[in-house]
Amino acid sequence: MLTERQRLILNAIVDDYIRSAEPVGSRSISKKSGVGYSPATIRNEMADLEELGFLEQPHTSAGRIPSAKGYRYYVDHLVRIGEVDEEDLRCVRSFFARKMTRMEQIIQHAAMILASLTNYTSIVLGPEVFSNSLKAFQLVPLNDQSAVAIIVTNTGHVENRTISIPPGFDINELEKVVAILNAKLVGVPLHRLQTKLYTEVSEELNRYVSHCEEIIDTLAQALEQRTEHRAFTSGTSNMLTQPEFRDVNKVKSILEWLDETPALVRSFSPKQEGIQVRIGQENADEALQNCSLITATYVVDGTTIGTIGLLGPMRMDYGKAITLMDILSKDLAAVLAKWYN
Amino acid sequence: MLTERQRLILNAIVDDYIRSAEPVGSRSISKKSGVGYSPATIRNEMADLEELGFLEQPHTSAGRIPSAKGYRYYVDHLVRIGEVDEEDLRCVRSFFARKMTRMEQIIQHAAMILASLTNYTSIVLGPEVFSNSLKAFQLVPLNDQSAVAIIVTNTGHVENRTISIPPGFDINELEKVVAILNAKLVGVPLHRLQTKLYTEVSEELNRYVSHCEEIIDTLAQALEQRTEHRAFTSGTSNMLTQPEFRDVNKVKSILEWLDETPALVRSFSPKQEGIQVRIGQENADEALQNCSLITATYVVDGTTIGTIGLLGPMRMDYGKAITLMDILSKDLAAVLAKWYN
DNA sequence: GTTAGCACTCGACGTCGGTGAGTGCTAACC
DNA sequence: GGTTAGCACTCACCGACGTCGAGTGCTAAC
Repeated sequence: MLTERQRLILNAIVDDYIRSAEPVGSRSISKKSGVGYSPATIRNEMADLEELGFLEQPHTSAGRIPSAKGYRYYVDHLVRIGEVDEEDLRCVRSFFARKMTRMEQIIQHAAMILASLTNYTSIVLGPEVFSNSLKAFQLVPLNDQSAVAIIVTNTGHVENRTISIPPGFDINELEKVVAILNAKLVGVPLHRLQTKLYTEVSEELNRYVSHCEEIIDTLAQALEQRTEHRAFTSGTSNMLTQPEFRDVNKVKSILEWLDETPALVRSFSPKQEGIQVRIGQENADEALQNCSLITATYVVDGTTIGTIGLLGPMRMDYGKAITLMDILSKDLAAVLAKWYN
Repeated sequence: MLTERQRLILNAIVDDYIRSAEPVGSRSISKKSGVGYSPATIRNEMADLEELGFLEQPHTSAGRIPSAKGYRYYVDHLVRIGEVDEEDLRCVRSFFARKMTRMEQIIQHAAMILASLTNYTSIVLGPEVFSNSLKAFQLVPLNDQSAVAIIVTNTGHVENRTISIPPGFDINELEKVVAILNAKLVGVPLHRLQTKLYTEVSEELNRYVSHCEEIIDTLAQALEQRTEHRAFTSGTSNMLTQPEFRDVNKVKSILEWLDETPALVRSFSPKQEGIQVRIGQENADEALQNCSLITATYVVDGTTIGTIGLLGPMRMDYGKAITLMDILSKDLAAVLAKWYN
């Protein structure tokens, strides 16, 4: 619905504002190479764009800044994706060339790189293992009264819980328990473990092992405490370098939000595949009204298991951010796929 | 070396300044109950205290604020420890009454409570497992090419690595490998595992299993990547509520420091037992010159395995902070001791 | 449709005097 | 000799005021 010239001007304004963080005037747009119009013409178009809701004016005698709607249009239609800085690319590649032995570590480091290359704040949600299936189960006794229960999932994720052994339970029978549990439960999705424990495993176990009700109860209880999503953030302090957050009160609510894992998880959870950009008020969360959040999902063994996010001011370098996240999430998927096979 | 009256006045000034964050004048001290001197007398003493280096004056016509030396004296000689708010105590107790099944979780939550009760920033260094000994070893194959190696330590800590299985290695022999490793390595401290692998285990393994050099190499390599100290912070945003950090630039370096795990670990590492207070420049780290850091160690099974820290401005409520950390670290030790037995 | 010209707006910045909290010093008091 | 009242002095803070300049909207000419 915008004319070609309006798109050109909107694009120029957003680009300029992303760079400078200061209201853009008609003169500076006019001077740009590629724009062959005088300031007056630009002004007319800017007035129109403001009327249409794409631009805003902080006060009468200032230049224009993009509105949320303006950014949305920019992201949807104007932004150039795919142009990468050579240096950045080399940085990413050399990172993925390194050898790592823990999935969480890989993902965390990827997020750190993202934060340092973009100068925004990155957020990783730990792997969602809820829909994984059980690969192996182990019980390691620590002493007479407690043991460590270990669960390995099909994606190579390891969970552990310390449980207390019911008094009267013969510790030598643990092996039997483990064998039966493994026989019955391998391949079962984690979220069905509890039910299975009580239905199918219970009677089987009763046949061979005494005092087993208590241990089943204990295990079920330990499983109850589903691993809360762990969230890792990096580059939090980058938020403070943004001129729009020079005022402490503006950053405070954002940092509080970053501190608070549940809010973070909630905001991420309607996870759609691929890369998503939420601008300003599109974020449900009060604290993020002045921010933009870009999210990308990552995949192991065919299922989406987690999300990487990048948080910045609304005046974010969307082109660079989206491009980098695209590269990163694809490389990540490739590495994880190859690794897991 | 200070007279009783000087101590009284210094104490009053520090208390006042901790509360108000504003330079303290002679008049307000004089009005305090328990101080029976006129402003003029107080002024004389204040001038002396300043000459001795315990106080500072932001500018001529302002009141006095404590210097780092003043805080140090306050912490060493004046601060009242042990007075707890009933509400806080109830909060701590109710926390420890909850049932938890993961050690890390307990410690993290303890730190979160500390942060929310004090309104400062708390830092937890993940358990130092380097000196733990091996309790059990497991290998869980994920597919033909990779497996998860799991290590359980005597304190119930679980470590895991994904390793790739050398081509040509018979996957059915993994069990044998595990059995031999367990027979040979249980009880060995983690930091000696690598050496032991090559010396004692190697030849034994050679006798029963073919292609075992590669797997030993892989394992040794995985162990090489010693788990970096994980650090968890909570209450980061509390830093922003402190009036001394209303200026973004002042907080920035601190948040950067908090972001950067290695610096954090370094600063914590000369860990002495018990509670320690480092004020301002006593912190080696540049970023913390305007902060105070209180650290407390926690203990499982007789050995110190980690540290909890509390970071605030120099103008910190030392009494409350130290008291709470004392209670918390003791309760924590009690719970962990009972839990592990 | 485009552009030059011009009056107008309004935040940023520097200056300036008034205000008040707090000091140091001196001299009087107990 | 220690304590205190009195007083002149200092200096950050604050609101008022004027200047400056970037940027606008509008009009008229091209």
